Amino acid sequence: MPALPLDFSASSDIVARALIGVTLLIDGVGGRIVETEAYDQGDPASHTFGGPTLRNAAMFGPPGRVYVYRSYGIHWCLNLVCREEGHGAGVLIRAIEPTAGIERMQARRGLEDIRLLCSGPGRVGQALAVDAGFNGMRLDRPPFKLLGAEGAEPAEVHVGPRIGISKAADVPWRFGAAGSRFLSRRF
DNA sequence: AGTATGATTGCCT
DNA sequence: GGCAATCATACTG
Repeated sequence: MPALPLDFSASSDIVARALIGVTLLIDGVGGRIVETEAYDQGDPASHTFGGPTLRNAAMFGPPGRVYVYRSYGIHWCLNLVCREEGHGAGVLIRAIEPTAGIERMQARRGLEDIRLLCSGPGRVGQALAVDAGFNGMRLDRPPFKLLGAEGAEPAEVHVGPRIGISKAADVPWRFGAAGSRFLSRRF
């Protein structure tokens, strides 16, 4: 089976930073990751802060897999599990620069504007057709495909506080490709 | 078994 | 800028 272009056993902030520029595809649809956020157990903003539950079980599983959760009862958000098994760490995929399967993403989102297809975690979920069925799936097997940045690394990666959280809102665990027009928000 | 709460988005003023 | 939509999960009693 194909090796992942990234070591997911590293800590979530390291993985979140390294994911910027990496291409993520689900069933051949997706693009280049331009924005991520790191979460970890012991982090009051993380779903794993209170220890293992039914919902967050995937994040306590082995690294290199997927954790999917329902946000505000409306959106599906995609996370990549990292660190050692049992740790409860992961990276939220917040924005992608669309490069593959753009027509399918436009159909799923009901929009044409490329800039609005994947610029936000809920938008990424809808554009890539993520749902609860992906929870716990391995990233090194279909339908997932992860391709190393291979020279497509951004010249600079911005770092800042995470978005939409009420606790530990000052921790600088949001990462983004500098100058990208596909970020969910400016840094 | 009932209630409170979001790692958000899109539409309205 | 403000707020409603919408529901699975977690927490309370």
